[in-house]
Amino acid sequence: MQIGEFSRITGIGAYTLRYYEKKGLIRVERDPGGRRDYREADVEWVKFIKRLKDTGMLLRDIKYYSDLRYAGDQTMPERMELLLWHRSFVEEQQRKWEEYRKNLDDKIEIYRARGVSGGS
Amino acid sequence: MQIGEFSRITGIGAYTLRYYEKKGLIRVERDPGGRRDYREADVEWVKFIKRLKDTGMLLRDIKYYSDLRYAGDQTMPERMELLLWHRSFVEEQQRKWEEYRKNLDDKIEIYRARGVSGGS
DNA sequence: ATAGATCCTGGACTATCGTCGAAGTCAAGC
DNA sequence: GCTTGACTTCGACGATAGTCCAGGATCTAT
Repeated sequence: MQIGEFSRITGIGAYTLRYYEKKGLIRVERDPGGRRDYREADVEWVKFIKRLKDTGMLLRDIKYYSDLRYAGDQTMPERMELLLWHRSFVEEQQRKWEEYRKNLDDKIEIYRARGVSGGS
Repeated sequence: MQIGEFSRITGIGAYTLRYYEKKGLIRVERDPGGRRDYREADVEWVKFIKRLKDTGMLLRDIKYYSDLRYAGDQTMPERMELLLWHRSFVEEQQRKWEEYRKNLDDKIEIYRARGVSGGS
């Protein structure tokens, strides 16, 4: 499939897709006319990239995972390790947000105690 | 207190503190020699800024809150509203991270089911 | 064969958030 | 008085992650 359709399906702009390829995150074959020819399997892959990005992973780190993935099955232990490391990062973020929510609630409570209502 | 001490106390670099002032996030008086003279109360304020930043608020939005704060007590309802809005944002983030953690666990489980151990 | 849509590459531009350097100022200690 | 160190301003530079444009190629439908 071409970049336009792929972009619509994944929700990632064509400019960005080309940028990701340039950065080495995605590898795409070309059709005889020289155009990018995305596979069905690439959809899941870029959606995974999107999630990694959404959780604050830098493109350079995603590229590291990507390189392992394209290197084949024998890199699975390393990928697993990276995922475990990332999970601990995610848990760390969850703790951070939870603490922040509490902090914010305290602040809101202070306003409320002063009689501030907050409705516009 | 001067910028050096203030920087050490808050853990924010002097370059960054000047940048925040330039952006209008912090307002600081000058001593007779023209140097920044931070007050004790500014410590809590920049720590709050730090937390807003840590939770993904853009400097421009922090400036909006800052402007309200410097405008005086009558802006408390607006600040309250902003905090409530931000809390819902934080809750949204918490849902996102939770969902992502699950997703990651599924992925890890797939590796595990394939016998990949993940230890280096 | 030609129009119109879609795609190609390379490089320029943008936004956000700093980070730093140059040249000059100011206060304290010797 | 002079050195030292911390400070001042302003503007340049850098990383990260896109976003876009020009000029040309290619595909599809008529």
